[in-house]
Amino acid sequence: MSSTAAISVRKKSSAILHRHPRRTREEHSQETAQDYVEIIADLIGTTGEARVIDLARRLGVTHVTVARTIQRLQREGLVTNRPYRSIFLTASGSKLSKESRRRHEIVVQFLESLGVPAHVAQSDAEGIEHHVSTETLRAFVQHLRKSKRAKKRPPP
Amino acid sequence: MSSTAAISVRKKSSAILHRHPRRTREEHSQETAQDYVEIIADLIGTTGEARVIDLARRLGVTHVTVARTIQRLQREGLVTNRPYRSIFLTASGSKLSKESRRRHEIVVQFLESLGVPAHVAQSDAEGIEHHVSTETLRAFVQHLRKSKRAKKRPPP
DNA sequence: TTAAATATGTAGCAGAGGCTACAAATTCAC
DNA sequence: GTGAATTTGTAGCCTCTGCTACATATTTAA
Repeated sequence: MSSTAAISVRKKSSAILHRHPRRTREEHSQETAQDYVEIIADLIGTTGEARVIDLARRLGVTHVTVARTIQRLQREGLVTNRPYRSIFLTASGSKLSKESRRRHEIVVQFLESLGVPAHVAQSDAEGIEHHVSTETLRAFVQHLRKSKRAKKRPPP
Repeated sequence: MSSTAAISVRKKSSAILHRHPRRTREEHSQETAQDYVEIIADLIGTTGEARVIDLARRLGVTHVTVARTIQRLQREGLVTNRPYRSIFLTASGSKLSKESRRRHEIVVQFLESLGVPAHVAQSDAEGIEHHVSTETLRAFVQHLRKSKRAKKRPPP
């Protein structure tokens, strides 16, 4: 076959939508970090301390996985942990846990305000909270305020 | 120190909330699969074919990463791909792409209906769509219907 | 037609996050 | 205090998703 009468009409088509900034691995591990500090804060609040085994049970993974992740979080300055001792949050870890907690609560309440059953809202929020921008979070808060107002003062 | 007067009061504290079913690695790779088939369908629709390089540009990763992932998707029966040829969706890949597309559209429209700017809605939807259960998706659709009705017939 | 540009493939490395198996430390109960 | 149970650590394996460097195939343009 002649090369000019090629079958494939391979267009160049470089710049189309390009809508993905692509959440990279760093974003993934940042999500993990948030989950961890959130749970650690919760454990300290409810049981007095956070142990590797507790995290493992919460997360449904083995203690080995948790231990390795805790090492990483320690490298990143979010937690402190000495061998055979419990886990503590650093100042920045504590800050992150509070932010994550707030974000989580807002997402849960927002979903519930839409009529999503509580347990589903909880579980969906786990995943959603890491992908909600500040703009969207603000929109959630506004919607929450509106629906609370509507509840207090039913339409005449 | 005597062993009875222990300092640490290590409680047992096994079963607390346990709210994480924990999105495992499979879920992660399922998200990747959805992103890929969605983009492949879009590329085929807009440019006529899907090439590794196009996917790489869309995703902001190298062609090597894409090529390896395409191999996996081929193993999983979602796409077909021969060396130096373009990528096609199988029946199940096409089905998945349509479902993902629908889900994506709903999330975007829902966010926009809350007043989130279009580009933010697009970008947030990328992440959120993978974590929305069918219940929550249904709630989104209902809310959309309601807000569309409200727009057509403004309150007296 | 042939050379350059582009696209694809392959080899090999890294980090995150899974696992099992086994060793060692700590805590608990007697 | 001592032994059993529990917790933590270590070694070593896996997959997925990133990368660079380099080789090869295909397209494109002169």
